[in-house]
Amino acid sequence: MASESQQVTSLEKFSNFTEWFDQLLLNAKIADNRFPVKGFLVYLENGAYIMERIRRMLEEKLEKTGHKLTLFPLVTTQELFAKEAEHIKGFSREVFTIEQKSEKGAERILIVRPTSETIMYPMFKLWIRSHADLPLKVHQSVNVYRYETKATRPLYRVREIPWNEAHTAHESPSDAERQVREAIEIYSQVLRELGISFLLLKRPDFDKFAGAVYSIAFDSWNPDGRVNQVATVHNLGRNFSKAYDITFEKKDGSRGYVYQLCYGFGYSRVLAAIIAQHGDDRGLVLPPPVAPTQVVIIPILFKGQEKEVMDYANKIFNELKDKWRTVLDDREDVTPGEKFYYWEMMGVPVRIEVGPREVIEEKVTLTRRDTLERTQCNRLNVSREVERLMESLMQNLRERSERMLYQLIIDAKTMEEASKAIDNKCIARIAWCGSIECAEKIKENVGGEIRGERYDIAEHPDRPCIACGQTAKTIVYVARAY
RNA sequence: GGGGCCGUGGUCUAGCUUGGCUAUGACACGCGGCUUGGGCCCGCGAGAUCCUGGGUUCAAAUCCCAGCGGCCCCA
Repeated sequence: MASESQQVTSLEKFSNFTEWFDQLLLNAKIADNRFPVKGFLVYLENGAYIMERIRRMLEEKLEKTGHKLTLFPLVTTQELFAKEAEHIKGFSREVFTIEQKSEKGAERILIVRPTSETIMYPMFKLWIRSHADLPLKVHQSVNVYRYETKATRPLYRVREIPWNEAHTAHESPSDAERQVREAIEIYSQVLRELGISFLLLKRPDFDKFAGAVYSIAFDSWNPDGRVNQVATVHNLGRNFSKAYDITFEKKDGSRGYVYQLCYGFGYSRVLAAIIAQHGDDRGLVLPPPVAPTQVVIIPILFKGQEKEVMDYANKIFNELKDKWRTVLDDREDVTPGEKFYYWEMMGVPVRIEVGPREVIEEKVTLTRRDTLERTQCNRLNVSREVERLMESLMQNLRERSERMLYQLIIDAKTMEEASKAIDNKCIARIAWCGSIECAEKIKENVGGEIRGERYDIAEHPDRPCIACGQTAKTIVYVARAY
């Protein structure tokens, strides 16, 4: 019997995250981790579909703000790769290489991109001649490759990384600053439309991108307490333009190096965040904009009344199919109950049941995936009701996720408190003097890393550094990370 | 970078300690029937390089070594 009072729980994902997540990947057709090369993943129909939807959402916003779509090569040379000193230091140990042999036996090594600065910027040097060529804003959605030395995890930490990277060049530091804010706004909007909540953090100097002046990161929360860096925005200053000699003629006739930014948005990690933040013990809970199936119609068939019910279900299907990605599950050998569980696993936002009762009453029964709340509405209102449910569900996902984020943040005044917070799978907020010594002490004693200070709001320390007791410079967030 | 645990049909698993029979069961899958308001039931069927390679042995899923892959902990 259907019980209206059943609870939607997500105990499993909090108590046993890895197992919950890994099973869901395969069961909900997100990804298959059985491909025999470590860190390389097969994306299944739902995973690939969702990432594709995310890609379109992001690219639409990038293109509206003047980013031009480009596609750059997969490889760079050792010489180009080595031009910026900090950059090569940061990436040299985790690049894949290709040995290339000419017919005459000459050999050279090509570097497979771990990110595309060293591939794009030699071209920027050719393209940029005067201030009229600026700002230059390009983007591409491609895979990059990093030979991770740490343990890999599906979607979170892979060696083949699907992402979008944008690269821009500007006349002045203030133009570059303005671009930082635009990039943050674009990424924030996409994440908001997916209901993902995150901390916007300025990374401490020791953890910034190799070659950047500073780095801003989007850390989304995860049920196991490890934050998930879904996107980053780096202000590169003139570090790369000097290394790659990217100069332009200014309005006054003098020459100068351009100011640059690069920013990246990790599709597989955003997919992971959707699964991890919204999912529950029954499976996926998908935000409508990315759900492969948005509405599923389950006909309840009884012997002798199949035709009436199927005709009715088809009528509903035809009313919805142009507006929503709708599936009429007319499999005859599967019971309705089994279909309910199946489509809940797949995260379909709205389910519609129609049986003999609905036919007689000219009604439909609707169930929303996030709360499993059941309602009925008149057949003629079904389109409007579905719309209303989608909006309400999306809003609930967003609010519920944000509530969880703030629930996970624990103000810690001592190392013990911070350590306890990390042990409890939370994020500690602490005061820090800014020294590397204290950062290391914190990492060692607390069990989490300093992820940075808030970039979106100013937080002033009202207490001394948690490690040394001296005057604190900033409030920072400490967490374990992927 | 260091340490620990693990690998058996698609999935989960028994068997491994103490080497020996046709490698166990459930789920999923295919066919037929029955059923359908929350994972129904019955019958039949197919599906295995016991991760890979080497070693020990009359005999290896089982013991030893190496590799690959997965999970966890520490730096």
